[in-house]
Amino acid sequence: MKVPESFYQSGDVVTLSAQLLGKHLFTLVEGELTGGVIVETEAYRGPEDMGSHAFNHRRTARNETMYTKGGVVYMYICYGIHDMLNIVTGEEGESHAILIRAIEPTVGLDIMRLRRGFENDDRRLCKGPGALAKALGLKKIHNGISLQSNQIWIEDRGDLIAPENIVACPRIGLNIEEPYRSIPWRFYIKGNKYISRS
DNA sequence: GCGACGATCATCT
DNA sequence: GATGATCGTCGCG
Repeated sequence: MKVPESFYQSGDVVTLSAQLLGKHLFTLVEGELTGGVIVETEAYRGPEDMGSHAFNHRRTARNETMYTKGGVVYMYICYGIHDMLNIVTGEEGESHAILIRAIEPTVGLDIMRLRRGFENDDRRLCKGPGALAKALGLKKIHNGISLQSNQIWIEDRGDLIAPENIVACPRIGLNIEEPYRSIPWRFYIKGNKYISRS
């Protein structure tokens, strides 16, 4: 059921970003199972991508995990507040990663409502990378964990998304120069109600 | 439903 | 010392 390690290590990070749509992401944190369908992703293609933490072969304590083999989790903190979930792809020594921006929650809704602090708006539960990580109980301490572990993993349940239902557009929130400012490396499922924005 | 804005701190210069 | 791969709230109408 788990997507095998080989999936994350073969193929281009941009292609893999689109292929993650429709797959199921789960976490088991503090004994609580939560998860849902991946509906929005962004590709970060180090080292040539100006939007990537690994741009120009930058390698620091923070982004060290980006250089490990594909199939592990890269977590970092943004704006001092929000934990971000990324999937490392490629071979050892490469530095590609996929930001998970939104999931459609399907499992552990009560726990996610509790973690998020409200219970009357499920559409917002996992809407945006910071919100999603919080709902899933993910923090920076999960940096470097394998997707073959029992804390976080991805399953392919055969829900293929037709190409015409995948939207590719520029990534969100990057204050960088062209062409990377506008390159269409954000992917989401057309018409889905759980994406961070249209 | 939407735009503006402040929160808040790890990380890098 | 400056800067975010963001979010929730507020004011509007």
